[in-house]
Amino acid sequence: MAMTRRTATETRELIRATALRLFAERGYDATTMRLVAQEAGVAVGNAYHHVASKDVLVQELYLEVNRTHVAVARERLQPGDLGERLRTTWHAALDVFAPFHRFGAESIGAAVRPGSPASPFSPASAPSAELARGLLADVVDGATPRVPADLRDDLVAALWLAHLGVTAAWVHDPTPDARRTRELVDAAAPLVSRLVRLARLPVAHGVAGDVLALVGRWAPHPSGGAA
Amino acid sequence: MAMTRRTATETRELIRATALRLFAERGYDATTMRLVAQEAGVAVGNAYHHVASKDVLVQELYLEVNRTHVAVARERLQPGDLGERLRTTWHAALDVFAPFHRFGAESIGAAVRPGSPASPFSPASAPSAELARGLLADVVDGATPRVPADLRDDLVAALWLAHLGVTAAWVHDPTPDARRTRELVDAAAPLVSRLVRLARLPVAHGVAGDVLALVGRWAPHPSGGAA
DNA sequence: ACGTTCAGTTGAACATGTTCAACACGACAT
DNA sequence: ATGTCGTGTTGAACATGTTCAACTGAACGT
Repeated sequence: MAMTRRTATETRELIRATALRLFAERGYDATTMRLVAQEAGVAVGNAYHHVASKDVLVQELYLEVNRTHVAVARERLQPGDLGERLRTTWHAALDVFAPFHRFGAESIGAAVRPGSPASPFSPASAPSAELARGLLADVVDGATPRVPADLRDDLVAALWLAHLGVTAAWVHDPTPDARRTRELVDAAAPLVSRLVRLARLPVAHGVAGDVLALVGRWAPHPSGGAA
Repeated sequence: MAMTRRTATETRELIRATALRLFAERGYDATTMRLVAQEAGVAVGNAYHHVASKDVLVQELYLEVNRTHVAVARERLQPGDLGERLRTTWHAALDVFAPFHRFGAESIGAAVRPGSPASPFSPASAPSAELARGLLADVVDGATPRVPADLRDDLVAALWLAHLGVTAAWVHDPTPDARRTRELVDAAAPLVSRLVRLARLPVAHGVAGDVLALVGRWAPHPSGGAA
């Protein structure tokens, strides 16, 4: 009697929300597509009609986590030393990632396969990557000591790679509360600051520029910067 | 009448060889465990009795490829500049990897999942990693300019990470003959040389040591070095 | 001879990501 | 009313990695 049909967007959102909830509750492996469909009250085939693959749902989760990270980091960031700002940013990431550690360990595998939409370099994860790069650009721009203008873009690209590195370390980190990774961040962040300072000296500026240019050619640049 | 049974090692080797052949012929996805079993003339269950999982077979392939790489690189290496030696080493890697590009793109996904034995950091791939680190240690030790002794171990660890980076770039590189990755290598190798030279200056030695120490704490060291 | 043992072997069965041909039903023209 | 159309939906079917209980046969003690 009542209309049983839904609009495509509604169903898709229903599936997405269900999947994200289940991911958080039970991890990647235990979140079966059949379970997602059942919990969402749709047929398996229907889920696949609206969502291309399980990878896409992972992707949606990454995006949501990234959004939260950016929000939390922006709230905590204070003007000042670049190293300190990086430290804040990365600790914020670890705080936001925390509930998904089990998930990360289980699913990151799918996230690095080149064809897959979950690879950080793939076009499908461009939104997530762009979010992170935008945040890092702000971190750099609002920091003292001032970063040499000619290095700025490439530095942001390099920091994004470093961010991926921190994430990778976190995934492999079995210590409680990611203590090891936090130590890494605490040691690495001030080092970045020192390296930037070093890059202003004439002896080092050339090499620094070349290193960053190389990295920049291989990692995507932030497109917009801050709003 | 004749004995149909085989020793465990024989069967295992048969399965291993068949799998490696099929991997090279048809890539990762097309090499089904059922196909491996069939081509090896055993039952599926038997294959699993001798080989824990498909990942393990991938691992065996990695090991074989690594062995070849080390051999080829050792043959080509000439005494001289560190950058040039790195260039030789990495180009050798790309040459050896070449036939498996399709394979790499298909299977690397499984190679980065932390639990999986295929992760470069996992104990299961320690032999492969050790092989590569040993080679890089030789590259460093036989190079001029002489690398400061206190940096040597950590530098090798860092170069191993760089080697993983080169591999990752190669996996994602769609250009013919991995041209893009070769450009990366051609640019990165001399930079390493310059950085090492820079690290001898008093202004930079401190930071360089700290950076390498940080990397060294996070990447495994070579255990033995050259024979 | 006969039973026991045990390494090696078998194939069916299971779980899961994914595909597909068919179905349901509201809207809309006639 | 009736037929047509298209979006949303269904569940069975498929491929594949993996598991498991049962089987085989050679070796060996008695």
